[in-house]
Amino acid sequence: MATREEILAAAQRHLNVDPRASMAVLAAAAGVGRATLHRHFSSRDDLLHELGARSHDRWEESMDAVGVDEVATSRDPERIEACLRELMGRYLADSDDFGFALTDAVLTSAPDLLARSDRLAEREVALLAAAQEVGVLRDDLPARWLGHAVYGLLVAARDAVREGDVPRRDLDDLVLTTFLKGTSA
Amino acid sequence: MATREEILAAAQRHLNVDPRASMAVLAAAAGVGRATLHRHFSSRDDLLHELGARSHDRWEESMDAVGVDEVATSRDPERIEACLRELMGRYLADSDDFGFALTDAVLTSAPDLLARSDRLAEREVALLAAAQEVGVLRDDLPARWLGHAVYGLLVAARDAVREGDVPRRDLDDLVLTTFLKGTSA
DNA sequence: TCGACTTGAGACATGAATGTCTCATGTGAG
DNA sequence: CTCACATGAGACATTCATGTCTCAAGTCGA
Repeated sequence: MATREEILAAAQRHLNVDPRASMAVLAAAAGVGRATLHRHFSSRDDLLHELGARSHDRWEESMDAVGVDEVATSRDPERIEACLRELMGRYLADSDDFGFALTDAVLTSAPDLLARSDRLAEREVALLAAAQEVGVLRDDLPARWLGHAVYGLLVAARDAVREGDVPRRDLDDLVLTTFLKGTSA
Repeated sequence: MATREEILAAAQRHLNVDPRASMAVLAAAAGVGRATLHRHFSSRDDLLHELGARSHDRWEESMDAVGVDEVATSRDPERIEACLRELMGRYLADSDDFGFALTDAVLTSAPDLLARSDRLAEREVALLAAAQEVGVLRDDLPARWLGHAVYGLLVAARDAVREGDVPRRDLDDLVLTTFLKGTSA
């Protein structure tokens, strides 16, 4: 009946609402028996790990899609800026699906996911650093800080929408302009 | 031996490192028997709740200290801007002690804490809105979004320091300039 | 139709954390 | 010194999620 993919999708959806849902709850959410859930994922960690891997897949796909590495070495200000903008939009789209992953403890403790996260962040930081070198971004801030700032704004965006303070459709512009231009008049 | 205050302080310190520490661990961290911990706090929720209340106290104290309400109604651009800057510095100092509270699930589910959080956020948003009205902050962004952005940057700051990407002493300037001026060159 | 396979329901054992309770010990006030 | 009191250690009972297992029912293909 329910394929592994459908189960994962249901779990993903549900975890975005209740990040601490038990296996029983996740099974119910997927319309599947608890035993069946365990047939697909030997443990809860296993399931979370799989979802974590997929969120990293999305992160990587987003960076690949905009050609982060190539653009970073292009030294073309316009391409770099366009790349940054597109990347942010993709991140926001990704966080619609994987918002829970932004702050989930399990995902930030698995060593392999951590290692991968580091590698991906490194690619992102390379783009940010390149943006600084060609004058797209201020170069008086550590590139790694810029990475953290992006992340922080994603968390802010997720929460703002969750709490109904901002409509989803406004998010892209809101986050981008806040990140790039700040909030000063 | 260990007073209630000392226990709370130890728990606070420890939860900043391991937000999911058990009562047994927290008791050990406070150098106190598990039974004694329970004599002070009937349940883990009780302890967390107390810490949550204190983090709200700090938030409130910070806003009181800079006179948020009075400044917000002053319509004096310079005072408002100075107030914003000072407030951000205080928030960062607060998050040194209560960083874990920024994202802890227990604290964001207790109804009374939530209600209080709403009230405090409202005062903060009033200041942000005032800043917009007198031309200190851009008025093309929802004031509530500005509040979320502040929060997101606090999370970013906490993580950046945790991961060693930014020295603590640089945080104040980093966060402030990122928030106000953004990252564009 | 038959048979191999999958599924959901549920029983079961386990482990972790919680909260309660008792008791021997140690300390401080009088 | 002595007594009242708080403490730490630890035994217990309970709860909850987990992971395993079995079994009856259903499905799909031969």
